Amino acid sequence: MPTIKDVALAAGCSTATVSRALANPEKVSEATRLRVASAIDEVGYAPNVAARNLRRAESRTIVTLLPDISNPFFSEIINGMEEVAHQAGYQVLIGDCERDPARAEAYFNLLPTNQADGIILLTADIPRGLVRHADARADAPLVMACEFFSDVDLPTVTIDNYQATAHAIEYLVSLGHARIAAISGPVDNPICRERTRGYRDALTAGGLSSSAHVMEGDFGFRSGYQQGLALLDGADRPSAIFCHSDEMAIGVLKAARQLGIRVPEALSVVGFDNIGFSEYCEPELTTVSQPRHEIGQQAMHTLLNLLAGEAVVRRQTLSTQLIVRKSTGRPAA
Amino acid sequence: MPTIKDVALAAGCSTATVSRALANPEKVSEATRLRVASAIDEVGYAPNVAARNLRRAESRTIVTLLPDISNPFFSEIINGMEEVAHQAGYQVLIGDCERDPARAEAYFNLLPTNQADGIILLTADIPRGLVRHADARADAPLVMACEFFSDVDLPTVTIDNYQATAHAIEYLVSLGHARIAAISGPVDNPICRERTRGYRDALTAGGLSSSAHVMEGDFGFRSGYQQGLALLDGADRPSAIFCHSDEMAIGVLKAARQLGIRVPEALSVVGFDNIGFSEYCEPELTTVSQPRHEIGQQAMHTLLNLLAGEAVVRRQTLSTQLIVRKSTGRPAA
DNA sequence: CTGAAAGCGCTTACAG
DNA sequence: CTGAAAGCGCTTACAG
Repeated sequence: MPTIKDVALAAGCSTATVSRALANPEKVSEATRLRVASAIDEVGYAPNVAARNLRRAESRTIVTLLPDISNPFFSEIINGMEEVAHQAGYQVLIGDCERDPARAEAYFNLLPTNQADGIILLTADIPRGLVRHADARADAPLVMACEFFSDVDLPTVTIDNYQATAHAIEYLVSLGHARIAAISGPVDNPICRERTRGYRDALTAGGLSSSAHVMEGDFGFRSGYQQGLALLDGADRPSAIFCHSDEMAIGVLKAARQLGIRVPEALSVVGFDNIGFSEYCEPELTTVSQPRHEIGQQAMHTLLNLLAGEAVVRRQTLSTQLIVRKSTGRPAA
Repeated sequence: MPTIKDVALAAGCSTATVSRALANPEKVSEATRLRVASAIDEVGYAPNVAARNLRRAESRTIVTLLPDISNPFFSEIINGMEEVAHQAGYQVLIGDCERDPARAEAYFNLLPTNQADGIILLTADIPRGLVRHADARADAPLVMACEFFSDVDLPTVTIDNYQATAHAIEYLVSLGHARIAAISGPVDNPICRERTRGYRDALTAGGLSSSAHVMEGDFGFRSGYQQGLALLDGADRPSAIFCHSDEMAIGVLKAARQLGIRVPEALSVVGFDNIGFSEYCEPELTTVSQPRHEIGQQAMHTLLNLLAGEAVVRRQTLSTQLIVRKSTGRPAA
């Protein structure tokens, strides 16, 4: 591979000048710039980024940690992050943690080894010690998106989970539902707690506090299906179920079908996230939409600003939207 | 950050010895190894990987290029790749190309700039010039998985698309279907051509060649829905539709529902890929399952072997399975 | 088994 | 506007 030396030779200048022509073209004369450009073409030069990174003590790589890459919820967030990152000359490394602390640790280890300049966490399911330790070093910024820690204070980009949930529940109450159950994500997850608070408060506000009934799931299809069966198989079943993810809501739809319970006639179901599939299930799902692309963009902007030493808003709250489709309606008389 | 010099100082040896203790512990005495180990702990040393990579002229990074990260089909393949890569000390950079040649080019550019050691392509939708150029340089290996090029000969890990499709069609024929349509992915995609060949040949073998009817989709929900409507809205509609992806099959399910056509009573639908969702749609989808995890593992193994200068099998064909669920049945009498 | 030294390919004060 | 030189943090023949 040709190096910067070859270019300097071909252009009849020093390597310093070639380097400047590339990084600070305004510091180089027009004529030199042109000679360097054609020399680069001539020898087929591409800068060795490892060498540049070593010299500049940066990697231009941002890691984003996900709980599960197979969840389509994250793809649009990643697109938003990449858009901003690429534009700033950074690349993003996607780290799938799969609830495995060893995996998370391996990704955090990219920081001290100079392979990553910062991390965006899309999950709170990370060993707290890792986060605290990395945060304390303070030479590599950490940003949280979608989720948050209750006990570590990182710059965060989220929606208002409390409000979004309360709004969905109010909608169900307004339809006339009096028995509204919920299937939560992991109950120790802070966003699930927020949602459950919103759920309870909205029920109370509607005079329905005694109907509160929360089951725990894990955001996946299967847990929605299983908890749906449990919820619907009993004697006095709910007339509506609010789920913390679309996948779980779709699992509930399957459970209802299996038990011969018609949606929305005999059961209303609300999901969360508005994944692509929510428009193609039967019936189409009413769900809470998060501005995923924007969450990704903002999170990356925040991280890059931190890297640039600029001040950032520590809590950004983006707005959600309740998308009413066909899985909700008035309860049977 | 402490460097190898700090460790050498603390251990009372040279940096060369520290380096060896890390990379080739067997070349260092027990006592030294121990002193180095505790010195590393003491000073909190983590090697600067950019420096190491520069020196070794490698990046220990493999890029994988996808057509669309939001398609859950790829996640299990990625898991397989990461498993093998991490074990060998490599990391995987996921490149979402989104049918944008500029994106693909940016990822290919990681090769000459020493940011990646090789690329695994999970899509054939890449400007041919890029691939040819990268392949010609021959210092960074390219491996193809799932798809393949008809005109560039890369080591490839695939299934037998012809056979898998023929088998699915034979199954529909054996059920008694005489009008079997298909919704293909992009028709210029080699795997879609293979599948269409398998489809036609199986129809011919069943004495049904005149029923062949192929519509073009793009693998996504929406195109399946639209082509499904087109196929089902006419006078003499098919009694079965074979789709090149589960998402399109699920789109067809929606189209049928909308037209009041019952599945499987009045229409049989077969998908391809066995994504998680195929078990949660209504009805559960009959589909062709690919060994996704294994495809990912094999593709990465192949690439790492190439990197190590070892000989590799240039075409690996893994087996598929027709998973019969509830979206297929005998046609109405 | 160990160390001195060169060098990987860049960038960047410094001097002119 | 340009160049000589130092140095980023490693690794690895080479010599002992």
